[in-house]
Amino acid sequence: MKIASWNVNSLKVRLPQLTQWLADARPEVLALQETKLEDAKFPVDELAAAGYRVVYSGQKTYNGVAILARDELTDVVTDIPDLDDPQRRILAATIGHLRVVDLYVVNGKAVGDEKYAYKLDWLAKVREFLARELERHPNLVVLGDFNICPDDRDVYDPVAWGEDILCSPPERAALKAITGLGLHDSFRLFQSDAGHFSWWDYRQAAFRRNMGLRIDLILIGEALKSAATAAAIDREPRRWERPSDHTPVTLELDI
DNA sequence: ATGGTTGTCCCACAA
Repeated sequence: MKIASWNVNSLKVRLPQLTQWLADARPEVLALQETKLEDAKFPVDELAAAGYRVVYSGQKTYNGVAILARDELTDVVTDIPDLDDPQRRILAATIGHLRVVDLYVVNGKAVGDEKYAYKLDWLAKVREFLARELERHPNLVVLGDFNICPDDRDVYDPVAWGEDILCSPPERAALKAITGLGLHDSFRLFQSDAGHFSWWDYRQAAFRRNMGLRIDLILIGEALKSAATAAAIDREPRRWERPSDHTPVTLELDI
């Protein structure tokens, strides 16, 4: 089965690209970020017509997460116990034997900004939530827009980027604390080269010049590691008309 | 350092 994550940067604008990609890639599960839609405006019928059930936690203008699946989604969580947060950034659901947690990690704006402090606090509390999820659900998948480059291979120009936002040591340490729970960056189980990216800035023809970052990740629990058979980044939708600045990332699981 | 682009919403703000 194929599992995927895609930051669509407005589902209202990107619905045609989404339905096209679903028809092409046919994932069993797809986690979306930055839907930017109130729940009342979520395109339930359009996605049902495409063959998908949906759960979502949205808000107007900013943030918003959703999970699409061919099978039933149960045990849905939209908030974590120790984080009283109006921003809609986390969504968990059980699909068959899998527990899926969709994350839209805080961007943080700049190192030292108040949004950066919020990011690090958010990540610490999410880590605690994931530790508890992993106890209850060994078959855990944590995927989404992490807004952190795991290491320098995931940055087009690591020297120029330095320790700026998305690459600062505290952010990378926060990600390491999460993977340290026993969650593997599935892409790196199959590909160790630098230069594979999931996001390119809209400006400066960054996609054409492959000036990107790999910030969209699919983490899997130890119990799922032997079931993983392939991981990829599908750059095709980034070439389409009116693309998101992110492109889908995928993982094949033999379960 | 600044600016470049896109999305949302009405004018900056977020990314």
